[in-house]
Amino acid sequence: MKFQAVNGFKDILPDEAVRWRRLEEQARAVFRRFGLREVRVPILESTGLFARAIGEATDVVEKEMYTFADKGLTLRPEATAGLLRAYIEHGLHVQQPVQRLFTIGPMFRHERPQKGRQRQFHQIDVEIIGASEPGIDAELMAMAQMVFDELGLQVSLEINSIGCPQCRPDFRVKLVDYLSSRMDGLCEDCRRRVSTNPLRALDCKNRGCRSVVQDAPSIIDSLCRDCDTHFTAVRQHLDAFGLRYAVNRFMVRGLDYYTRTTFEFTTDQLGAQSAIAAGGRYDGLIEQLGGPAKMPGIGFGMGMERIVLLMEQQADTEKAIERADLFVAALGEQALSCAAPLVHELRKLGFAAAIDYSSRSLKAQMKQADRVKARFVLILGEEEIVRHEAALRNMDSQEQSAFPLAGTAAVLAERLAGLISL
RNA sequence: GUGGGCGUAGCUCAGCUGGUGGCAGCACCGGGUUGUGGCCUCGGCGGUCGUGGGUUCAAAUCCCAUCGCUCACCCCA
Repeated sequence: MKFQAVNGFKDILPDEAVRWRRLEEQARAVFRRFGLREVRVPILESTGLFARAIGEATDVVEKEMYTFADKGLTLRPEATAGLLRAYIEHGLHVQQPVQRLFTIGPMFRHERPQKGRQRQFHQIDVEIIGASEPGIDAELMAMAQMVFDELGLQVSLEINSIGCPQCRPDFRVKLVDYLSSRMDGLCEDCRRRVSTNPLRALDCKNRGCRSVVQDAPSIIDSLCRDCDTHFTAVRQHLDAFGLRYAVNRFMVRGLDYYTRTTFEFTTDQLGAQSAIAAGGRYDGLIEQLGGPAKMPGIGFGMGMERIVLLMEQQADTEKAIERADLFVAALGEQALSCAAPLVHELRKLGFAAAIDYSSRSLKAQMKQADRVKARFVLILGEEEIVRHEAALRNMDSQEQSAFPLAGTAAVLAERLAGLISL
């Protein structure tokens, strides 16, 4: 019986973990400049929270959640709901009128896995709660762009406004009217959508649907005065920040809670999965979840798997190298009993020191030293023990010098430290 | 949930129309260098050919089933 990882769940092995760490560190570095603070929330929440936040009728809630039915609990399919729950539960709005938060971690959705889509996937999730000004929207996008820029990734930004509860219903009626008159040009799915979720027809990939939709009424033309003003201001801010973007009036969102600004960072280099970060404003959501009335918010999620895939195939040529500072090649019992405590002392001093306890041939140990990319090797054999003098080899320059074995392990370590930290 | 492709060594893969599993590459171990890495060279370790059934004198190869992986649809980060 051989066990293997569950379908859609992936191991991230050391070589790849290096890339993941770089992504996280880069994001954290940028977030700090924008005043974001980290929160860590559970990955398990009440099923009702997600149903309420994401929307009962969405695909995510309807068929993609990992739910423990008997316990009424669900593994989070996205991060915003849980984060807002924590915000509300702990009354964070009292501490500070505007909260800028981020969290990093796994999400779970029971979909069929494919390139760039796993059942356990990871997101870097950002939320700015308590501010409705358009400058906030633009700043959030500028921040995401900065993360991509500093990772050396080429991405495109698309934005749209999907209105608010004031203006969207009117648009919806207009759109349904239009689509109903062009039913024969729509695919089977979209015909169904006309009654269930007409906005979704706007971003259908089907050819026929696309041409029908080209002439459909535009949400942007149907925005109410406030939404229109907001959207215009967002664009002005984006221009002021020097961000390149395109308005995509066909972009809609899969989760019900979005209002006004929505945006996506996309790439064409990931097969079918083009969105690597996406989000938008959700001005009614916090109140809907039992939080303070009229509390606005906006946020986005970055798909870490997808970004890591991009890092693999873009620019990212030079690998981060993890080098050992020193490898001690010990030959024989006596040498080992001298080498082991020495390595221990070096590690206490903060050095990455390695040792091979197997007492293999010097050649084999040198090979091992090379594999861990040791900068120095201390050769400690029987001869050296007798002479009280080991050999210290610089692996890059191939220079070798004598290292007197006088004193305790701690004393030797101090002296070695001086020699190898140059 | 639907459709396509693929399962041969730890990894990447040859193996055509059935006839004993590959001097295959990478990795790993060892020799050449009786105590000095990378490069080279020689050798070695390593496989229930995903699993079960069928056809056949003979199946990695053909047929059926099943499991797994993968890509795409749907949807989404």
